[in-house]
Amino acid sequence: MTEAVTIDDVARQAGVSRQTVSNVLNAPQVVRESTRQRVMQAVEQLGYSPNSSARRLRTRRSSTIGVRLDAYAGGISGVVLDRFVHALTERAGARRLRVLLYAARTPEDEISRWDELMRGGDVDAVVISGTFHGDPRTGWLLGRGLPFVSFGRPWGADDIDDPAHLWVDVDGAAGTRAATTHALETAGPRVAFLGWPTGSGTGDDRERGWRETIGPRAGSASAPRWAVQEGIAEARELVGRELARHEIDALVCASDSLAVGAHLAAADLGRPHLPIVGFDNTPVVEALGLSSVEQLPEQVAAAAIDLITGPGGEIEARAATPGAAHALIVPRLIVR
Amino acid sequence: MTEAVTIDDVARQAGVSRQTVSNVLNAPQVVRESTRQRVMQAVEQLGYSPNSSARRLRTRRSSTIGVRLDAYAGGISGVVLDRFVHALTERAGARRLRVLLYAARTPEDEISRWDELMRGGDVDAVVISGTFHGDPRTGWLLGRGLPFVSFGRPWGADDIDDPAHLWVDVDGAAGTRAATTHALETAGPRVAFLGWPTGSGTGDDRERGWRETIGPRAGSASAPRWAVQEGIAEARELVGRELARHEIDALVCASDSLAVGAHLAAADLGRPHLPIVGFDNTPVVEALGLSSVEQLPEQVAAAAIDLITGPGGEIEARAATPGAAHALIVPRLIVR
DNA sequence: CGATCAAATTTGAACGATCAAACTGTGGGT
DNA sequence: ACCCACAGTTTGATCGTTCAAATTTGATCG
Repeated sequence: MTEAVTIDDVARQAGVSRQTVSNVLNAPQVVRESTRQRVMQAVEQLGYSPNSSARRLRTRRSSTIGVRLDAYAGGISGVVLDRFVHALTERAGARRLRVLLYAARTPEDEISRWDELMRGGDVDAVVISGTFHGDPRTGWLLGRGLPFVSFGRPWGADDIDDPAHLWVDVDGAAGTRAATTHALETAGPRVAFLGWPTGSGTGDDRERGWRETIGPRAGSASAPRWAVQEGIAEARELVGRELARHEIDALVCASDSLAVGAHLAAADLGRPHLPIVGFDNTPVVEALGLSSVEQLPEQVAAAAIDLITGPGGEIEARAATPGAAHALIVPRLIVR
Repeated sequence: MTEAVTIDDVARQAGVSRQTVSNVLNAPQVVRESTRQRVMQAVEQLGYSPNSSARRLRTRRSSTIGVRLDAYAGGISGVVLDRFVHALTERAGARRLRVLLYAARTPEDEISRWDELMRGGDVDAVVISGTFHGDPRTGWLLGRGLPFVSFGRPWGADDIDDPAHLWVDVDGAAGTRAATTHALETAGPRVAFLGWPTGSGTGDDRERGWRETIGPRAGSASAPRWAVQEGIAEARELVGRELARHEIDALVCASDSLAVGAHLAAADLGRPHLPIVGFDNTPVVEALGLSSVEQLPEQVAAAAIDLITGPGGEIEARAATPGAAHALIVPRLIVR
């Protein structure tokens, strides 16, 4: 529709050569200030914008990050990932990087998607999330040399300190530590915990924060730990049963879903004001007036982009500088 | 890292020319079956995958759709958009299209983002959502000839039947019609409506479905209509006040947020079983056991892709076939 | 004034694919 | 035997940019 403006058009207009125009845009320090201005003026005048396919073909880099959009899990927790992706997009834009989405249903599916994207030169790096024990993905990525950063610590076999494995994560233990401390100070000594069955890295991490805080002060009998697979309904049922048996002062939860279920159970039993702290700070707990631990996905995204781009702001297929291979974001407790 | 396999490598291996390999992949019908097989074998053997930058440079199309990831609005309704984007990505992948994200905070911001993406040859089309009265975006897109499809009817000035403006939407009135009918049949004649202030296209549409169904049967006095800006907390407060004054049998809401607020208010007043129907079918209402109207974002996404790709499966800068310029998806009532 | 060297700019080639046109070979009709 | 039509294949040019090397410009110095 619109006539294409090429670098040659700009060059002609400014009375210089192709390469000089290119230099003005990519390496301004090598051109004389006066020519730079003349070229920039021509760029503005013609509304020139480089054709990125041509640039990518020549430079052999796409300046694009692949992000998997997880299948809709049906849980409240999806909101965190959405905020993360959004923040990632904004942050990437500031670095002149693009974000390309892809869909995959299984790890194997995701790997074959990477294979296409990588060989087609569509992405320079990918962001992965939800790594688990025995995850085949990290091995593939390391083996093929596709740079990546994972949202979530590598709980699996490979070394958590491996400088080739970049990761960012939220310090779950610090979050529940803050939540538990606050509950102890404002509600009473009997602060219970509602989490998931042992075995999930994230869940264990969050439980640890509670245990470390509660441990020194009270015996475990008065501060029970409950676990449920997931889901508001299940949590509501379990907490309803347990509240009838145990007397507690407050409850710290591993997720907002659990917190909502617990709140409903408490309300059922005529205790709508039982202090309950969630994790993720989703709109629902905000509306219910529950406290929650805010993950700060924006900071996580910023850290991810910082890790994956080298000092020059470009994505490099390199092992990161030792000691700078990961970032652990301390979440913030929102008190309501 | 990995050595690049080009079309020439495949050609040499199969003992044919570049172009024949290209034809095997892009126009198999012009190649003899025996050569096709030989070439395919070489492709498999070498693990060839076309360099998409080169292809895009030559063909002058990116086979990419731009999607704006809205700033996290903090509402439950975001879930629908997320499911839509996810479905869009899956569907696009099946058509060998890619989905590129971009972030923008204002319409003007979004326009300048399009300008870059379009001139850089990064996208062939964009998907927009949330069009409003006096929206400057559609005009820009039509003027610049960037193909697009909007999720949401054009409520603004331009003709809703304009074949150049492709759109997909959910038939909100049909949704509330189903919800109201169900409530009338199972609960009683006094079915109230909780929506937003008049003026938002979506809200008015959903209200219309209720009004059309309720109208013929009952006087408006016994079936009040309430409105609140948005938000669980506000809805809870308003419904709490109104329920004390009006006796109703059921409540149809314009969104799940409103439904949750209403449910909490009803529970506060000792009526936790007041039938309430939401809109969006988010996990929260599922957990609360409320009925809701399911938007079927997957169908909406499929329709969007179908509209934006011509009969050949390619994105064309053309006015759509008259009569096929939009799709209205009928949502489904989930009864709980 | 010519030599020297760095800074600034230009030129030719290349990235990997597809398009358009030219070229083969094969079979049929007269 | 000739020409023609046509399916199947190859050749040369091209998309718009950046890299690498070559070239020009300009200042400095003996």
